[in-house]
Amino acid sequence: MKIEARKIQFGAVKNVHDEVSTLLRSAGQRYTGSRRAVVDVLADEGRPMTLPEILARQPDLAQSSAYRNLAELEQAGVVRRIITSDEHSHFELAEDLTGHHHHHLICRDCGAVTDFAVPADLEKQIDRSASAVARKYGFVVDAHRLDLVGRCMDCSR
Amino acid sequence: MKIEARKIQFGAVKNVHDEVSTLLRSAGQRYTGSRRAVVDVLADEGRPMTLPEILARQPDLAQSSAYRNLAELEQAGVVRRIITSDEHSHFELAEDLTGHHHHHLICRDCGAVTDFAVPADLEKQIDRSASAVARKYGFVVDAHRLDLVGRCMDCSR
DNA sequence: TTTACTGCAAAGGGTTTGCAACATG
DNA sequence: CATGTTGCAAACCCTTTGCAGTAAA
Repeated sequence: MKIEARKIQFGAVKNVHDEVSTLLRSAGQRYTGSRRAVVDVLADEGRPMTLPEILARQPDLAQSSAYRNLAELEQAGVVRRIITSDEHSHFELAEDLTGHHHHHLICRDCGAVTDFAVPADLEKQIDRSASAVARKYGFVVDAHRLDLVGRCMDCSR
Repeated sequence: MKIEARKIQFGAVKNVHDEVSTLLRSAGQRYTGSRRAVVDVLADEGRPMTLPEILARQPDLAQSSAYRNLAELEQAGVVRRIITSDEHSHFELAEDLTGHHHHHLICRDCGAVTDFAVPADLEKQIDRSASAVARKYGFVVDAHRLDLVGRCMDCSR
């Protein structure tokens, strides 16, 4: 595995690595070069990416390792996996790391996933409804997901 | 293909068949016994089901036919496919047929999908935000999806 | 009687896994 | 050095597809 060093675009990236390192370590795992590379790409792009997209940025990373790393990172709460169709999953840094709670625009034609946010009061209302539903069904809610499905700008014209 | 007749629990089921028949016909397709069987199971259960669950109710239906039927029915707007994980998809009757707009509780342990509804004013707020986002991103919104992810009653104890 | 549909079995395709070699702490 | 990690290739598993036979309009 030969991973290229990567420009740090945002000062925050260093902190991300520190956080990830802590999270992995406390899960009894190592923050290796290839894991760092995966986190780098996701932090750098700042958008949900498929595995082929990730590999395109880190061609020396083995596919299986990338999947295994993403699985570990997901377990550790570093990465979030988004399954929207029967094609590739998308992966992004967990909201706890980026500090940005958001939702997804999902293009039904090309499968692209884009982040967006809604007003805080709508989030609050959603969480309130979630609590009510959880009580009613005896369901323990970890998170809510609000997606908009449709056609992205490129696919709608 | 030998499909058992199925008790009609709700008077509405007959109307569903009529609607489905019309929808399929206008798409140049036939409402065959096996398609009727699939619709029957979904209407009867009234919840998102996986293919194995559907086949358990209609053991004489070939797996490939069931998948093909579900794909056709989805195209015709009769069935909605829900992809929540990398395991089985879930299928349910489209909201246009049941008349009940709703959302999903998704159990991260067992994968079960359960329907629920939220107050109309929350739906309205979501749609309003959706319009705003769509304008901003040049995205054409077909539908919104609000899911609650967590653990179902069985899996949380 | 024409064309769509079905069933079987085989292929697809994203993801996971076994295993031997290799890094990391 | 003891264990977690990597890379390769093969296995997995849900889903789709090719094809010959069948049934719907």
